[in-house]
Amino acid sequence: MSNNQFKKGELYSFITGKASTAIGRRLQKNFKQANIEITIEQWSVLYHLWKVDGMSQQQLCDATFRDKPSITRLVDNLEKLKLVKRNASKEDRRKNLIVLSPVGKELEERCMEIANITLNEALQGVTNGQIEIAKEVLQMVYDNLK
Amino acid sequence: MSNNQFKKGELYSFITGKASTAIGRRLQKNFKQANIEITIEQWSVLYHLWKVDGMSQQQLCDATFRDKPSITRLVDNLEKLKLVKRNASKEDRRKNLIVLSPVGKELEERCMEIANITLNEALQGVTNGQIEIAKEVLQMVYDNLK
DNA sequence: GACATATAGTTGTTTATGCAACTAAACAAA
DNA sequence: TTTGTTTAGTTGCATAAACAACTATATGTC
Repeated sequence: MSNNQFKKGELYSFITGKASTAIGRRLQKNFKQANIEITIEQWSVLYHLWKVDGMSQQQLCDATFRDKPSITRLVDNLEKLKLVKRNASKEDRRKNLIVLSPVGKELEERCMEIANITLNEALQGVTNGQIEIAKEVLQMVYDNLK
Repeated sequence: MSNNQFKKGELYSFITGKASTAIGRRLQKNFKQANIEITIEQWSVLYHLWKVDGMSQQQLCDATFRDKPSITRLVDNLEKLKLVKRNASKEDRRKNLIVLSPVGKELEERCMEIANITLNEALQGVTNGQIEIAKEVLQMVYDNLK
């Protein structure tokens, strides 16, 4: 690959990721309009718990690509909102298993509907083929750097 | 476009933008290794000042896709680091013109070299054609939501 | 000129990230 | 069993983002 493939202006937009910031802001706004008072960061944790309830904090770190302090504090805030609860693991007393409350479980359907709507807004006019390639590139970038 | 084009797992990674986060972290790390003690957010402001010195804070907001309080505080921190200075505009006394200090100017060459190296690390194995399509998709997402 | 409105920037609050230093439990080896 | 190491999670600190409320200057209209 050539060293000169990027003009400076292109470099900037690729690094700063303004598209994902824009999606995040729109999703947040759409949650708010639906009277769902959670942040997109909290959503990204709940998202994984809706798939597999009772994950440990370390598993949430791996799933969400966050470090341990970030997850500690996101779980703190989700607990304050009564959406999850920390249960000490009986097999390994170092572990907290994070379980959804009934209210936390109920949020899934509405949140996922809004997330799908948001994504369709974001991807208007983009073809499936283009999306596939964009996803591949982003995955390769991630793999190159992790 | 179909409403069902995204399986949930794909939706998540597209929204959360882990690739741009990974590039940002790597750039930060590469700055640190080169003993350049600025954050990537500070870099993204300097980047525009290197192109056009003396921009107003509002112009920096538009260029970096940040709101006004964010720019106020980034400029505060850049001033603390003696990399820029706020100069009151003589034509319009509401405006601060942000000008680079000599030290701020000197940083450009080393920073841009590191940014280019980081981007080449990130894009190993990705073809120019794929990059073009990824950039188009990200631009369309941004335009759809702004 | 006086008043309403728009623009530029600041401050306060809450939430989140990155890093380093820390505690506690589990495990492994002697 | 004692010692050392790894793993899980927490806490402190600095930086940053989003949002709302605010001040001050500029501008448009009557």
